[in-house]
Amino acid sequence: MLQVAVLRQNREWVKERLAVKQFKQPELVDAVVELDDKRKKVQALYDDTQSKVNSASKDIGKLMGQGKKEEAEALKSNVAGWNAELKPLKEKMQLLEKELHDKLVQLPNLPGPLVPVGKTPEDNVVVKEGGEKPVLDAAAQPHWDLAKKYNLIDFELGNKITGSGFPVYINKGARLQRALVQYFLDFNTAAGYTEYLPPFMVNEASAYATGQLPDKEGQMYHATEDDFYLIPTAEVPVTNVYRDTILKEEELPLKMTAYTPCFRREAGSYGKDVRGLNRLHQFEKVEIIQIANPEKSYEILDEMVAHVEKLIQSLELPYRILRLCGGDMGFTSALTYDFEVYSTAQGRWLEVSSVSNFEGFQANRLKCRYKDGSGKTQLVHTLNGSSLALPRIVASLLENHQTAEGINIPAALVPYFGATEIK
RNA sequence: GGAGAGAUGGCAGAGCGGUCGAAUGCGGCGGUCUUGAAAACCGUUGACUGUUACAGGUCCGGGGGUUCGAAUCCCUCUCUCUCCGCCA
Repeated sequence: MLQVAVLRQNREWVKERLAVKQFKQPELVDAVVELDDKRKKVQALYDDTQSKVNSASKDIGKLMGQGKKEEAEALKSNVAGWNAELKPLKEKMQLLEKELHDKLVQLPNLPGPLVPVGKTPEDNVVVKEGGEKPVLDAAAQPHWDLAKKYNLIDFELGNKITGSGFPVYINKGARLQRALVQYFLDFNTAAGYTEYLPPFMVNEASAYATGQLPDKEGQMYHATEDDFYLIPTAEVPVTNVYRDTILKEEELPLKMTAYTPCFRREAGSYGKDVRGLNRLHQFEKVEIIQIANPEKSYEILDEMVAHVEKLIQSLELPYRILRLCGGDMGFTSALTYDFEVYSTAQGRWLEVSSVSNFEGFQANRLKCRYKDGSGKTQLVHTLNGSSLALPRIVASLLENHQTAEGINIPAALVPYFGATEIK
């Protein structure tokens, strides 16, 4: 959520920035500021009247103590009058606040200066390409066939147990999942991230604080009996560790990592996008999260991008890094880099990580602040990224490292997987 | 699932319906003392809103009510803890 003060200071600039994000309702910015003006006026009047009530009430107390009943009674009738005025003022104030809030939450985060202008994924900028695309022979297979051939993943079994998008990993396939999770976590903790194992369901307050509610209500599974949401990413529970917190400047940056399964309803997806491991309702992911001093957050974003890149390189996969254009970015992000690995047999790029700086947008809802050098309380910046999401990594590993004899396991993973290949 | 207790400042923990944003202790910060540190002593130490700055307003789990006045009384919701039952 953006800060009203920011809108107030730079209305036109805010609208320009929102336009980069392809936001179509710049009038909301004006509406918010105007509602805030109104709110302030009503509030001032309310506070004034309340002040009179407060001091009169104190006087009544004193008069009663002195036994001056008639004077006290006179004051009481004054207060009754003021109280009658307060009631509609309060209602008006609450109405204005609600209206303001409803509009404010519709405004996406402002894109940073590096964000390319554009509408669709085609407008994203490839900032780097690395690794080597293997040349596969004609008999090479897509990962869903390889998964079947080596009995790694059973999609149909998942259909029976739960439904589509809930694959069952078996034998070496299950082992590979475990190896990847363990490897990723070790890689992250070695870089100074503190490991967490958070709840996989969160309450409404947490989902709201990181921006899943109300924006993406339909994307999460909702356990209505207890009003819990299954997490769509570890970002939700882990970022909420620091909800309603005022940190000391020297505590920053806070670096956290967590493995969790992720649950996404993915309503409306279909076709080749959901084939095999491309898009699932439940998948494994290791996430990295940082809470940072605003002055350092872009440095940190670069650091996180470099970190994820090293991890992908260690898996010996062809990859590229994209800087997302305004139209393709997430609602809460100020700058996002996507990592894609190449799915050679499918001939397409698959997103495996998305590293973003949210600046103060999440922190504002989280109420996560820090005290700066001068003792002022300010919003922190939050950042996160996948490090990494498993299914598409697995898809790419299987496809790119396949040979006629089997599937080669990259050296970095061998100690975790316990073998150099899958046969 | 059954029975009971509770929710107050970073933590612990007081708080007759008015003088309570809230005692006290711990912690934090500043200082005195000290070669330095510890101890001791002195001072200071919540958030939000608002104003050029003062002032003012709000917040004692959430919401509602009684009252001139509520942390204190009533209703309600949520959560936590203890005991019993069940159970990985």
